[in-house]
Amino acid sequence: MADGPTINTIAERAGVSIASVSRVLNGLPTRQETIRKVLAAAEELGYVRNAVARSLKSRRTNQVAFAMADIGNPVYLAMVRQIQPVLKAAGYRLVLHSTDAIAADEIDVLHSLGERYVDGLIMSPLRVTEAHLETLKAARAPVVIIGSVPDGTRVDNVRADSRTGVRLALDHLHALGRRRIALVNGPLDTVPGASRGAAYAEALEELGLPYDDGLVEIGDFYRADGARAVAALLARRPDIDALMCANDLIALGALDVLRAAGRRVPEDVAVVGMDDTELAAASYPSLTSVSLGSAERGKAAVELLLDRLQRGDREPRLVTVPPRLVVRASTSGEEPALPYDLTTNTPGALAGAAPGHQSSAQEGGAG
Amino acid sequence: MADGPTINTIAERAGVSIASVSRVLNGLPTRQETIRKVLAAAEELGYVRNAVARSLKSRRTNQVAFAMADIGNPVYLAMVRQIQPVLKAAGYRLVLHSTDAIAADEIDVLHSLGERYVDGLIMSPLRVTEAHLETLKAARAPVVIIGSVPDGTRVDNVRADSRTGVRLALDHLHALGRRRIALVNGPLDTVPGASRGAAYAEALEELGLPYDDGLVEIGDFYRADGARAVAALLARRPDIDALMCANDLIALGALDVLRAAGRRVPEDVAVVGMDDTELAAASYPSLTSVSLGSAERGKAAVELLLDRLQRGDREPRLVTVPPRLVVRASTSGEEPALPYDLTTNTPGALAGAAPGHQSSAQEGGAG
DNA sequence: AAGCCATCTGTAAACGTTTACTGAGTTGGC
DNA sequence: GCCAACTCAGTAAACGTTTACAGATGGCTT
Repeated sequence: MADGPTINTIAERAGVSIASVSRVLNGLPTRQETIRKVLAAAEELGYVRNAVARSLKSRRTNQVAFAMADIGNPVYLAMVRQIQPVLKAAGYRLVLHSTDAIAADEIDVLHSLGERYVDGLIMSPLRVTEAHLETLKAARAPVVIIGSVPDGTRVDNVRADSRTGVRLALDHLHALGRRRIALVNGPLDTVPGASRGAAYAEALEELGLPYDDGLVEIGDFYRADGARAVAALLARRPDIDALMCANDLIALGALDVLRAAGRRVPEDVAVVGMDDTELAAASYPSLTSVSLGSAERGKAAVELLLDRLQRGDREPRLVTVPPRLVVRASTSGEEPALPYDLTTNTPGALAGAAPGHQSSAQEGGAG
Repeated sequence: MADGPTINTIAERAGVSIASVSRVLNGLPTRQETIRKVLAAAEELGYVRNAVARSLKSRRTNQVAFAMADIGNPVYLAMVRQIQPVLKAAGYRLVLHSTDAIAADEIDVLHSLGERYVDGLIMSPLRVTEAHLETLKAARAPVVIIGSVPDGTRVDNVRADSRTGVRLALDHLHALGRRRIALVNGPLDTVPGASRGAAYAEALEELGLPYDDGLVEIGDFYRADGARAVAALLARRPDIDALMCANDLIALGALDVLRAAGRRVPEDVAVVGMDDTELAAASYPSLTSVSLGSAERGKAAVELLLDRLQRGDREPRLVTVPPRLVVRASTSGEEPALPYDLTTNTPGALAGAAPGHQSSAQEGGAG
């Protein structure tokens, strides 16, 4: 792995100055003969432009960072899936940070923008503290925040609307005749937990249903927490006829416990999840879920960022992505039609002619 | 966003030379008084060290890239989940590339190592062509390949053993008394497709079962392909009693179609998936699946890479991760015990005292 | 034929660090 | 009290680019 060639090496080889080499490589007007010599030399030497030196001089890295709480969370992954191709098309690389929802880590990331290893940042913090806002104000590169931020904060911002989302779900359950609707929520000191709790209370009121503390159970956002919470709920209020779950994982835990308890879904208890992750369509019964538009939020965020990288001076914008209720069997009782046509068999499939993008696994026979 | 301070600014402010500033910031021996002055100035100015300039001089970026075929694929995500924290702990940032399994893109990534924007690369190519190997040989930074690579290739390599994996699955099905075991495979020109096809044929032979072309169906690696393939299989061979699916998504499609056709799983047809993604545990019936150890492979890869970054001269290593059969209801008929204890309700959960790491969703009430 | 202009190329500085080298000042040995 | 040795700090070069500026060359115009 000997040291690679630089423009100096090329300049020598081609018998020109490094300025000429640079000009040719950047497509600036140059005499044909010079272009030919430089390109020939570069080709022979297998020259590749050093991105670090280039960044130092040009003050751009063509890298963008995305910081999320948990890299294993399907919600963030839906965002990454949108963000990556857009960045790639615009000539940027994607740097990933997983902060484990630790505020100090998030602030570190903001602070490290001063290192100038990226041109911009998309961040999705779980909680937004004063310290976040302070650091944000002093950030040395454009930032887009996915999630709520106090009004008046001068930053590009993309929000979901889980208030309306919860409302959609409760309206749906109410229309189905459900009247004892429990809430299985996550921790109240997280942004989603707090707002979903409040939205639940509000929606009940508007529907003319009484708010009952006994119908609310709080745990963390995982499947096991959902299972535990629902077991407790069933013991306390055996007559519940619907469950509003603060995310899909909680809802899956709920399905586990309901099945074990012999309750039919949705006949006895209807279940609604939230986030509409791919798990919702995979479960059985398939899960009605409120999509908060993770994909759309990711897309909006990256677009805001790219736009700002072009025009750093424009006013900050706020984009709110509307929620959408995706009805499946856990409330309707009917499995949705399979999302594909069985009659059309892939032509030539037996010949192995499939175009073969994405396969689901890497591997290697042991030999 | 005015230009940030540099060591020059600090040097002026502190009344010392830039060399002293650099020494202080790097912890090299310096007089107390100087240290104090420099740190004070740095603090006041909110100095953050420029990573690009530092990289240029030191010839290391503290970045590592991971290139995968498809960022949406749970198999790669399982790897990323392992890789990211290890890198972070070692002081490296993670750069993600999604190549859409396009060979040219993969080769581009290898080639771009010459830009020196990362110190090393972990790559998981779907197909390995001559061109890959050529470029690999000339790569300007350490590379670890996840997936098969021809014997003798001088590169750190992590492999799954899908051959043994398929074997485990077929042994299991055979032991359950199944004799007409179909294969739903992916494209034969991918590494996984090819080797799973071969392993299926081999395993049948060792089990003394006849190989029958009519029992093999090929599509792509998605749920819809699985559904289509199984519909065709059922039409052609109504008497099949087991399905070996080349990945979990295909298996989910299979479950859809079997259910629609009124076949009971596993009584009439047993189903085995592959990769043991989180979808396998979420489906109903839950899916027996062959784990190829994606997480372990990710971990092994990043460890190989970090090791090589320390000692560039050591011999290339090969790590093979053994497969594991995870038996669930789609073959055994019994839902596995819930992986959590329902009796222990989270203490204090109602008080919202949960530590609240990872929540499943970002959001923001519309106001 | 002189002067001008256009076109191209080379020189050198700059981006923000790290670090080899040198020299100044201090300490200590004898 | 002189010289050696040591400690610390400053100067300057280097990392590999881009680019402002100036110089060179040649073709036109007049």
